[in-house]
Amino acid sequence: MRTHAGRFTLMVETREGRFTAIYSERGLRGLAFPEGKGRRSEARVGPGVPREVRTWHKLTAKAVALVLAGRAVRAMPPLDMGEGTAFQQAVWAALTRIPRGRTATYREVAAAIGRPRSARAVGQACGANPVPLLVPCHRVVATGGGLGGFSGGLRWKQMLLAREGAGGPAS
DNA sequence: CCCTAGCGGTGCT
DNA sequence: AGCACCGCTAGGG
Repeated sequence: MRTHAGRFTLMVETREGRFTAIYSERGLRGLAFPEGKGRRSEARVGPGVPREVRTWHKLTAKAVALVLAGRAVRAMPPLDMGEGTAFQQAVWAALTRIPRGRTATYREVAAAIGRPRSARAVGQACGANPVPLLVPCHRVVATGGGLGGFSGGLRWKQMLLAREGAGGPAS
């Protein structure tokens, strides 16, 4: 079978910077935080992009804006997270069940997927989450009031939690 | 605050 | 099979 027949990279402009969204033919496959200062100007949605992907991208852009504003996300694009292991899939699915404005500890997420001693592995799986923000790994914190880690940088995690009103450890 | 030991999943050799 | 990573936790200075 053909490997990844289609792959499209589109940008999401926000006041906080430019996010990068990657799509397969099945849906949103990755979302990357803004990198260093605005480098080259980026691919805009051009004629090579299927209508379906454009539709998904609109949903992505809207969802990103809402999460950054700490507001409820109404609609999500389909997610293509099929690359993960069974354990990772279980963790990512559990993340989507953490309500906005609330947090769960790594330990609680581990328990929720039936692996109560795998808190550390949960952290690793969170770090491997290809679609941060929309799959809210920022809502997972350490036992005992610590923030835990965040692949996109702890500043982001802190900001996201503050904006959605989660009584963050340090807030 | 620090340090240490124990833990489980993943990826590389 | 072994081993060295890790967004962790619990316990003890």
